[in-house]
Amino acid sequence: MILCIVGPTGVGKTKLSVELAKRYNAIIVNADAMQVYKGMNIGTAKIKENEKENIPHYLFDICDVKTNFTVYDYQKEARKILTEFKNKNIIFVGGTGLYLKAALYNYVFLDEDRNDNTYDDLSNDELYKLALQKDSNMDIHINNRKRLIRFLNKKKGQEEECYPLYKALFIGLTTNRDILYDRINRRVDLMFQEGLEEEARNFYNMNINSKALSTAIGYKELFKYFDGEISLEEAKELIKKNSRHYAKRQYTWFNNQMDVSWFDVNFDNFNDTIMEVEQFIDSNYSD
RNA sequence: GGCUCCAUAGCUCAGUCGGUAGAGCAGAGGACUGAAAAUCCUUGUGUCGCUGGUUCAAUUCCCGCUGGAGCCA
Repeated sequence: MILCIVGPTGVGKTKLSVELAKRYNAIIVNADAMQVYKGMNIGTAKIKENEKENIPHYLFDICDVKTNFTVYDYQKEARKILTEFKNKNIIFVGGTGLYLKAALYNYVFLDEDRNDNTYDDLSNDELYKLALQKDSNMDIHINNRKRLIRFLNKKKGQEEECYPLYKALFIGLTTNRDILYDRINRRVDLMFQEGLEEEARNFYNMNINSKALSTAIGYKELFKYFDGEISLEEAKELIKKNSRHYAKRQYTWFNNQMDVSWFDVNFDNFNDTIMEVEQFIDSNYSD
């Protein structure tokens, strides 16, 4: 069986994954875009060695921060694991919905589409017109430059209807917005206590400014602080705010792109939540 | 004690030469096929501090009150 534990940051996905893996003798596979990078630990809230409880964990720490790891790479790696462990129980955990969809649905990425023309000399307006010439049904917004460029780089225009290749159960953990935001804010403070600033400064001192570090929440803001653009306090507030925004976008994705069964987390008694989820899983695999 | 200024959306503030208001941020909703912790779109009714007066009409002008800031003593 394949389980996917999804939801916004800070609801306890990692904890649930370990409990379920023990119960179902499963392996755990990362579905988080930033936890694939080595050394980005505190800021990504990556599971610690001593929390893994001897459960095999895959796709964590698989590449260097300098690498440009993309959905395409994730799809390949995840499919390898799905093939290799097709007779085992697999639990995906993570908040990157697109990665899960790329792994489990018929998303098609072609090598020939990869040569990136950056279209630096064209304005948004010109890009938009070009895209419309390529396909008049194109509905990317004119301001979404990144996506217009990607669209223009595609050799083939048509995309197939999207359907699942694997039978997977999507389990979403949630809680009300106020509680979630409060947990996110507190968790950021905790990250600083655990040494987030040092972790980020190490990368900064090594002069690494990769895609991963310049997009990951918790690092990009601290880099601004190291550059003297903002104060430490401002960086901290920015990290909290960006995490809240991110959580909101995750809800939008999981609510609208996938068939997720949601469970309200009982933070005072997490065992209740575990039991509830287990009952749900058992009822889905009773046949 | 005297004088001046401020009081408008959760926050910071515009504004109305009198016809009951609008930005940024926060918040909310949405899109998503090679940067996805990314990128992008949509979304602003609030006793205009309180009380009274002038007026057809006051958040806007006037009296007073309350709270805050400053200057002079």
